[in-house]
Amino acid sequence: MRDDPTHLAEQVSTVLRHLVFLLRRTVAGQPITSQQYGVLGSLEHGPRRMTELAEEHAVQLPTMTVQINRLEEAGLVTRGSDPADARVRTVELTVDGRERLLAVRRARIGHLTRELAALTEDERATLAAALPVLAKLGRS
Amino acid sequence: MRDDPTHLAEQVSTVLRHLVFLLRRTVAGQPITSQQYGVLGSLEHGPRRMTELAEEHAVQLPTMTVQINRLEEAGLVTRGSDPADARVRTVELTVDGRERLLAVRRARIGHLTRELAALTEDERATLAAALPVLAKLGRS
DNA sequence: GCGGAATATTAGCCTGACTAAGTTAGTTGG
DNA sequence: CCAACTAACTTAGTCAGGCTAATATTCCGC
Repeated sequence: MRDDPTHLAEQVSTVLRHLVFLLRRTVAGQPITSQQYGVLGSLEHGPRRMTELAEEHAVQLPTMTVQINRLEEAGLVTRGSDPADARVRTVELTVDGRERLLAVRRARIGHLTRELAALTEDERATLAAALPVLAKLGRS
Repeated sequence: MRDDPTHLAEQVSTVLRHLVFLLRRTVAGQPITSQQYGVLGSLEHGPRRMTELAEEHAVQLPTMTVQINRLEEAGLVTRGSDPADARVRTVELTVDGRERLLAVRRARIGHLTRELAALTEDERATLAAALPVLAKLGRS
């Protein structure tokens, strides 16, 4: 019964709750919220339109509007317009925004890196093997 | 470099963000929020005091007060008093609360179970092996 | 060129987190 | 023994971040 789905589900559920917890604390005290960080990440490779951002973050458009408003006030992004379609607003990283994104990424990755470095090589290998499986969950 | 902590950290970070996402959606549409579910779970084995609950959920006391207020209004918990110390308020599951807890647990576990059942046996084994490692993260 | 579809924004509401301040009850020291 | 301190909660006020409904603007097909 070691691979019994129900039993496994209880364990996964417990571990995930623990990790959610961890993730929330990881970003505490940083200059932007985790949502804002996520949005900045979406802008890394060029301007995006509002609907794209909303879909990518599985959020309604009004919610994204508010997020972008805040990022714009903070000077991290700028709004533009699509020359081909005046209905479309584009959003783009400012120089400050790109710097902030990289700084936060370094901090976040650094945090996790330290925790992972404390594991044994075997444990890291086990973890690495499980990542594709975890990523698969929820795609159903 | 397959077990390079920095590289692994980036992947873990990405997968965790995905899973957080999944978790939030999993509970959507259920009769109580995931926070409320967590609190009910803490009460499963008997009455607890407010400070205990707040600490256990890493939340300030006022936040817990509000949560308990809602649960009490919903008839899922009752407040009592510690006969030995009149400053202390205790919180306890009602019969309804216990039923709700079990119902939600069944629903949540069921959801995950279905997703896990869709995996191969090998994938489940890989996942099971990684759980202890994941649980270890964040304990540092 | 008009009506319907697409794109955003604004407004209003909810949850859940926080801090600051207030209340009530125990504890301790002069 | 009572004044001051500490502990346990609650209340009030603020903020982020999510939602839906309503509104403006622009595009497109006929």
